[in-house]
Order: sequence, then C-alpha cells, then structure tokens
Amino acid sequence: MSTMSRRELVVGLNYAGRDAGSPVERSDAARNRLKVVKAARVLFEERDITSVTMEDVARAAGVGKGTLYRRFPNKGLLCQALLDEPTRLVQAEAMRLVSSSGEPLDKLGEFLGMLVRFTEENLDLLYGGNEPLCGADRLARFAHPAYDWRRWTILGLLQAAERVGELVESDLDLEYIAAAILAPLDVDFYYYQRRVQGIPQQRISDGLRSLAPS
Amino acid sequence: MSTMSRRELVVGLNYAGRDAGSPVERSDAARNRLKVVKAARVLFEERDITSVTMEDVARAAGVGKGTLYRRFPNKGLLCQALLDEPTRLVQAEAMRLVSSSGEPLDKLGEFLGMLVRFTEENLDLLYGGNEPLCGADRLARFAHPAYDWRRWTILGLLQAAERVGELVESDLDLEYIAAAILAPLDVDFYYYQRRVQGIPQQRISDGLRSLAPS
DNA sequence: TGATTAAATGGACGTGCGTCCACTTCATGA
DNA sequence: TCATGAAGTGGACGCACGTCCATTTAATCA
Repeated sequence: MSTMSRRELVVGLNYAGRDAGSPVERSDAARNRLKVVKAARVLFEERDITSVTMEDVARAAGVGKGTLYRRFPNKGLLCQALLDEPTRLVQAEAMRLVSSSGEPLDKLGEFLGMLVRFTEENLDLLYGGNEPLCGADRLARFAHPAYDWRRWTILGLLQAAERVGELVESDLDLEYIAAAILAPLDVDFYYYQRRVQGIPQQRISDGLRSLAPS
Repeated sequence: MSTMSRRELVVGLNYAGRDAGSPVERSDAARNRLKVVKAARVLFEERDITSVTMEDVARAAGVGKGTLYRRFPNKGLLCQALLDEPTRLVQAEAMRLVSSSGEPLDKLGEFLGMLVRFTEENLDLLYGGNEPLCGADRLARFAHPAYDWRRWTILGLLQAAERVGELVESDLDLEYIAAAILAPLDVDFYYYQRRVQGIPQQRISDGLRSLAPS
C-alpha cells in the first residue's frame, strides 16, 4: 500500500470518463461528453432517475444514442461519472483514516461508517445506476475497482488487527469476511432497508459495525 | 411460531403456481401451466438459462406469450415454480432443526449451512431467475415470503441464544444482523464468488457461520 | 341442452436497451 | 493548405420484455 500513490488509485477508479489508457480525447468528443454529463445531471435531479432513459439523456444532450453509448456503455457508468467527485472525496478521506494512528478495528468501524454515509448521500444515483446492469454484466459491480478497493481496505484493516492481536478469534477467513461485510451495503439491499422498511441510517451503520469481528 | 402450522408456511411460500386465494383453477389453465413448467424444465436443462427467453418458453410450451405471463409474471417466478420442491424440502428440514434440542447458535450455524447448500444446488435456476427483476421490482426478492422466512428463522435463533445467555455481547441489533447475515447469500454475490472467483463452497459456508455473533 | 358470464388465450404492440455502420469531423504531417 | 486515416457521430435496427385486448373456452345454472 505504501508504494501505491493516492493518484494511481484515484485514476484507476476513474472508470467512466476518458480512460487512463488512451492519451488524447478529440475536442468534439470532449465537448459532447460534457454536454452529456450536464444534461444527465439536470434530468436526474428533476425526475426519478429510474424513469430517465438513456435516450432521454441523449436527446436532452443533443447527441445521438450511439455517441452517448460510446462514452457511457450503460446507465450505471453514466451515474458513476456523476459520482466522480464524491468518490474521490470518500477515497481521500479513507486514505487519511487508514494511515492515521489508532487501533485497526476502530478504523474499520470508522471506515464502514464512511461507506454507509457515502451510500446514503448518493443513494438515488447509486440505485438508478444499478438498474440496467441486468444483462450479462450484472456481475460487473463486483469486478469494479471501487469495489475491490473497499474489499482490500477492509481486509488490510482486519489483517492489521490480527497482527496487533486485536482479534479474539483466530483462524478467521479474513478475505471472505471482508467481502461479506460489504454485502449489506449492496445498493438494492440498502435501498430496500432505507426506503421500504424505513430503517434509520444510524441503525445500519451501527449494525454493520457490530458485524465486524472483534 | 408454535401456533403456525408447517402447512400454512409452505402454502404461503408457494408463490408462482395457483395461489392460495382463488379457490379454483380452470382445467385449461391447469393444463397449460403444466405444459409451461414442463417445457421450461427441459429448456433450462439443455441451455444456459440466461439465454432462454420467455418467448422461447412460450413457444416450446405451445402457448401464447400472454398465457405464459398470466401465470408467471416474470422469469424469476417461473424459476421459483421449478424450485418448489427443493424449497419445500429445505423448509421442512429447517423446521425439524429449529424445533430440535440443542444450542441455538449451533442451530443457527447449521441453518446457514443448509441455506448455502440450497443456494449451491440450485444456483443456475436462482441466478437465471434473478435476471429479469430489473425494472420496478428489483426489490421484489426482499419482499418475498421465502426471504422473510429466512430472516425470521435467523432472528428467532438469535433471540433464543440471547435468552439462553449464549451471546457474549448484549445490545446487539438482532433484527439488523439477521438481515445482514443473509446479504452474502444474495444470488449475484454468491454466484460471483463461486463461478468467477472460484471460492469453494466450504469456505463460504464456514465464513458465513463465523459472521454470526457468538 | 342452451344461455350466460367469468376466466383464459395468444399474438400484436409499445418500450427501452444496446449494437451497428455508413457518414462526418478532427488532428496530423507532407 | 490539403490529403489521409483514425476517431467520433447519430439514427436505424434487432431483441426481449411485458402489456393489452378482441376472441375463445370452460364452468354454472335454468
């Protein structure tokens, strides 16, 4: 972790925009990408995101469907592009937390709280963006760098806790646990608990923390 | 729980077929339902379920699309109908387990193992059936009686453990925990771990058990 | 048996997704 | 400045889902 700069990670996570591979982006492409993002932001704010179709976005941006899809292969990636800034922020905050001094398990709790807050604050975009991942790439979210980043961060903290002797039980499968702890943060699950069942955010935050080993 | 007979629960879970509300089913309807189920079973066995469309099923059953959709509003419910038998079995097995003698937490572990086994054995149908729940009813699975049943079973065991003094930590939000423990059993998550990451079933089973409080 | 009505049928239809590809526009370098 | 080709564009298209409704069929009762 220490050899990996913050910038590398952040760039690695910047999925939907110009990708890190191709060096240049043509001016018309850049212009249109901006138009799309702007239009999407407006539409998503004034209407239920679920009801906004990709065609709506294209039309509002004054751009063909093909153009839209070239940059944003599906609604999920479009939403992610809109979440670029908050994502960066939460990552930076997490970096600071992880490299701060303190007990690993406390940090883990704090980290989980941050993730809950992030999910809460961006719930509509996350939920709307999760919708079209139906076809072949329903599993894409698990392969996404942002997901990996979460998993590795949690795993790192758990391993640190183990090293320091903070974990009572030994022989725990920390890798599995790291992944499993993230499962209740899956958007659909979270959305259902909050918007349908009406469970308060605090309960989720506390409950999730209590799920981590100690 | 003691006042609720096994039959009531099982009937309540029999979602996709003739529902418990309407008393009769016309003979032609019954005939066609059977044709559909049979055809679906064949198609799902010989082809990747994801690639089988509802129209395929209708055609193979020699039935119109409207007819198919009248009984099985989506692919998920069709798959569930095919899982009727295994579902009954696992339920019955769970009933026996719950009402047997033994420590609640042991039972909980056992129960989670059963759920993992069920998921494993029916993974393709579950995964295929989870696919079309994209539109409005992505959240349907959480409102489904079978899901509730799992949650309540776990909650019951946790509460029993608490009563008996088996739980070290007090003040746990058992309701949240019961739901959260089920999250890693979500089909997509499970499918990804098994089929993409290649994690062995045993690891999932053990890991899930270790997630339960103790 | 014939009339009545509620349920069931099935295919045409509308919708949104995502692809495809003929055409256009931009960047480069001769 | 203009030729060249790579990148970008946009709308027509195909697919699958799920709905709708005019028609058919089964159950009931006189």
